[in-house]
Amino acid sequence: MINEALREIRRGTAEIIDEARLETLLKNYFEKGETYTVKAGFDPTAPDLHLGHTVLLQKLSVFQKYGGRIQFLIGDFTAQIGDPTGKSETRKKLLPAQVQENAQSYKDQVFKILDPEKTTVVFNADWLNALGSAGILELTTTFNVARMLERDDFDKRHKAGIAISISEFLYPLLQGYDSVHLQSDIEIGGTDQKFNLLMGRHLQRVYETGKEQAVLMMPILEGLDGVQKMSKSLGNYIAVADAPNDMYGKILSISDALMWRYYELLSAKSLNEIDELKTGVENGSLHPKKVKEALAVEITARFHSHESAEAAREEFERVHAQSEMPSEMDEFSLTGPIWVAKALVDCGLSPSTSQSRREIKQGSVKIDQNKLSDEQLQLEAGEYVLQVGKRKFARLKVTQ
RNA sequence: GGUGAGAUACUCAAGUGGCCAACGAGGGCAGACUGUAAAUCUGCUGAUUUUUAUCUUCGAAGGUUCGAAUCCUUCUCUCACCA
Repeated sequence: MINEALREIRRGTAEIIDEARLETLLKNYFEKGETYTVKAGFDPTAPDLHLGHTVLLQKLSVFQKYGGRIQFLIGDFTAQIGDPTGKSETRKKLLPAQVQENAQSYKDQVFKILDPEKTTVVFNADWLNALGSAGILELTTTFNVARMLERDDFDKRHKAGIAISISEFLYPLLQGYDSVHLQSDIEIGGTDQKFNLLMGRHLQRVYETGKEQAVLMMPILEGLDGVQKMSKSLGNYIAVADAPNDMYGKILSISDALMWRYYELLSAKSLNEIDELKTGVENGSLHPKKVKEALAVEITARFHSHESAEAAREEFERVHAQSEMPSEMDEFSLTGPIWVAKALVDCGLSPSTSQSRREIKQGSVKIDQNKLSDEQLQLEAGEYVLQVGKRKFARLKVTQ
């Protein structure tokens, strides 16, 4: 029993620090029914969760199965600094109302995976504001610049001559202090969070809390391109809030190699089941597309419903495999006669008439399934189905 | 505080008076092909029904010039070295 739990917890992890402590916590749960706390921090500036975030959530839900109480931390205070990880950009200060709104949006999305009964949502401004300048000052004495600069991205930026703001040094310290305040037993995060996660251990020791959190790091999920991490700013993401059709289509577009990665990190299928699928594909008894379809349906169903996932699959087959028209598309009504390039812009299929003309020249524009070659075409009154490329459609009604 | 270097399109990056709407790479979009929105190959990638044209754009504002991304002045920001 405990071994099975450990195996599920280890699945897909990049690194676990202090496994002994993890085992002790589980042992206490299985033998004495003692629960423990698992902390995970999220930034309130980006309430649009994507599948990359759900890797952590998936893992948190595993902990919930084995006695973990989740401390779902919303970093409303630290968001004022901005985690130095990755690109540095100046953050805008969020108004309390916005934070509340974003937090609510988090809850809506997160509880599709997590059990709300075993989750506590906390805001770090609650205790970090109370820390005061004396408290901050004390916090800064626990660490030094040389060690701070050991952090990989600080080091890179320092050497590359890219600005590092002093406030950014505070970020890891404050995140670590959260663990002190919350008395966390375990903290989980992405591998890019290693430095910050270890800071939690360091500060728990310095502040003599009597425990040092175990740290579990999940790998960063690759985005649709399979190379860069999934992120909204790179545009290679699948949002939790994506419509079923989009979500399904995006998952189906990933490469075969990446599919296995997604299986490991996102699927609720057991490791044994996944191994069977792999063997099937390798010996040719299973078509890779079928396996990918199964993944796409599973993930889509998780955030929507099984019915809408199945509907998305059928829709996809119809539109892409058999190149028929989608059953639903946006409808527009315009007064005519209207130049076709302009109509494409008005229907949101093209950003400018110049772009429309280029697309017509390339033969990517279709009207009622027929390729359009005359870029001067005026649309008279009537109903048309406009199409740009394979997947942008609009139904247009032209009135006199 | 001093000295020097730099800021070019979504990103990186070339361009040092007219051949510049601006090389190249990445990204994005499209076409062909395919089990797929994958891979590969090819084209396009500031705007505008003047399309062998016009207008806007090379950190900001002025200036020199027939003509400025390019020269000058001031400003803003970034970095490096020195203090």
